[in-house]
Amino acid sequence: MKKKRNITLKELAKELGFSISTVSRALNDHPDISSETKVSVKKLAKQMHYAPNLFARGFRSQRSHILGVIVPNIAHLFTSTILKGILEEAELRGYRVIISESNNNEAKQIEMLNTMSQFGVDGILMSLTRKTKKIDEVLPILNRIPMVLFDKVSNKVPCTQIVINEEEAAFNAVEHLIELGKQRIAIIKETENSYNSEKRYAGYLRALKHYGLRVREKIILSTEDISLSHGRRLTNILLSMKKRPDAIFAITDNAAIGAIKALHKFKVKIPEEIAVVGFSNSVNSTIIQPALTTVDQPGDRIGRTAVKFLIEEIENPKTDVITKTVEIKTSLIVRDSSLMA
Amino acid sequence: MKKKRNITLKELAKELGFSISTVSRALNDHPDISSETKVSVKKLAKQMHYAPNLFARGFRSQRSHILGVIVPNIAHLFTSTILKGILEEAELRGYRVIISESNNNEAKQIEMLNTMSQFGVDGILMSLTRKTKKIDEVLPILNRIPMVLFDKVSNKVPCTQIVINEEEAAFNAVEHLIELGKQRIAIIKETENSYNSEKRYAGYLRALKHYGLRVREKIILSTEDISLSHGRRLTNILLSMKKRPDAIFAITDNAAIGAIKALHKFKVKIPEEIAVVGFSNSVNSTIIQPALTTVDQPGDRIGRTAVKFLIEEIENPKTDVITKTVEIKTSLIVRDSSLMA
DNA sequence: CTGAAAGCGCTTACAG
DNA sequence: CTGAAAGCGCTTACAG
Repeated sequence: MKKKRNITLKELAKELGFSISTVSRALNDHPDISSETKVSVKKLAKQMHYAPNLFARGFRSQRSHILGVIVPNIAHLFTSTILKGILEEAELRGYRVIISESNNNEAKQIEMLNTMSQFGVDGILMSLTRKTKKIDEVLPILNRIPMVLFDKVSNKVPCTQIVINEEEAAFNAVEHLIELGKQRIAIIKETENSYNSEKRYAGYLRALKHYGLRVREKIILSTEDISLSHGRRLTNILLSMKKRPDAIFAITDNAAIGAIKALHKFKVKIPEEIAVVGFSNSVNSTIIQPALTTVDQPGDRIGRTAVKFLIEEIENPKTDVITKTVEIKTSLIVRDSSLMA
Repeated sequence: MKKKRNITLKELAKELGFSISTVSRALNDHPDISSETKVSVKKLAKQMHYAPNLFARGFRSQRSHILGVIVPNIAHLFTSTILKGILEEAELRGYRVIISESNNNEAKQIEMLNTMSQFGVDGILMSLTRKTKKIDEVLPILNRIPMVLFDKVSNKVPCTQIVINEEEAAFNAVEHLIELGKQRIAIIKETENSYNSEKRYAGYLRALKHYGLRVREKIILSTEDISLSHGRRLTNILLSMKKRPDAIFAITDNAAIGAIKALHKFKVKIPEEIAVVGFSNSVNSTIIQPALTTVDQPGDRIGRTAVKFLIEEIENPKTDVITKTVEIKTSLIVRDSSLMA
């Protein structure tokens, strides 16, 4: 009973007394075919539950209509929200999506890239591993398959890149704190030079400069792993200083939540004594007390935009290499952690 | 420069002076081929960066080595954790994974099922939409393609089902509250008869019965949408009662967190006056104050197990219909919301 | 308006 | 041990 074979064009043709060619053309609405023929062919096709073998079609036409997606870790709400956008947009345009994880492992990333290419995907959407050094191994793939990077990108890879307006978002967040009257604004960022961390830091610096505030090296803290526990740890350091900051801008929500937990412990009033701003608008940011002011990153729009640009490239191949960077707008969500009465 | 064609068997054969057949067999380690030939063929293949066209291979062998996955909503941490398990296990076994969403829409679910089948996936992994009534439309697919259900399942679909030990997990959670000395234990569950809600409710009832506690209809509350806000709403109702419950078992973490927020508002001491237990071990459960006691569901194990059973069925097709239910063990994580000194 | 035939890249039963 | 040939299901240039 299992694996009952699907109906093929051949069977339809036999049943109808037409040739395979005619049946194929009728189903594809080829202008040469008479409308009577089309009607009768389509009727029988429906009746017999004919469904074209997409594998054969893809094989024949050298177009799989599959997009390959590679992300560091799928089990992240932000990542899966991007994937949701990718799935929706791809489906709308008649593409299917194969997803795989690099697990933040660069060798695995290259391997997946090769498998995808070998498999015959029409294009690749990728978010890079945390540290992607060996760009040279990515480049040869680019010659064969259109690629678009999103979220974790690198301008060393010459292709379209979809990101959020990291720098501007950080500027706005810090500006918000300044408008609140805060003067000594600490930042918690990443040690390594990730694209995202760098940009957010740049936005922080620009805001201070723009409003004429001094840059105080002592309250610029970095950590390898920008997590809740490290957010807490660094905040403890800030609290032990003779002159405490009056606000903390953490470049991720998790670190900001760690900061809030540390502030709770020392009974520091939020936001009166120290205000806190995060980045991501994760679910957690609404659970923590006080609710966290943060930057909302529209994951689904990132995904949809990436798909749009990729399909554009697939369907209108250019011979020239185009490197454009598309910035998706974010918005600051002000909540109790920075809301002064 | 784009779309440089891949090397084919034909080109390898021409280069080597062998026939295509021989080259194919040499690369696949066919026993008939001399080892010298194999060595030289493989060497050239490597040198020329030959990669088999998986599309052609799949087409020819009628095996795509692709698994189709259909979930209601990918942008859910629990779902994406299951997907992570699926991806890892599938990759380990040489399968690729196509993911799509049903958006909790039954018509879409059928459509995706048909697309997957048409596309030629070797098997399907599915988590059902919230209300799946038209099982008859799912059944014909089962005749053509092996399928395994996970998480949101239905015993009306005759195939392997991977679930967690819902009933037992709920029993353990309630038992834990009883051991704490709680006597009036409220439950917040779903109105509609979802598989998960029913089982958890059954476990709740069994625990009460086992320990000789009365079942009090008034503190058994249901809601259509088992969310944070409804958890809060129902808890307000519980607090307005003349005789309040001394514990709340919410069948999801979100509802439990809503309960905690309502308790905070009315300054009810947790867990002394009212203890709270949730279900899922979501990230939020550690962010809320007090940290929430909850049931940990190992998503990745669910995913891995589902893949194992599916591939087993693909590779050893049975003519008989086998409906087995596999229960993945969960564990109760006790935290401050039910921790009495 | 319709059909016969080639071919996408591979595997495999058949022949030697 | 190796090769010529068929065929998976489809599309499409060529011919009529």
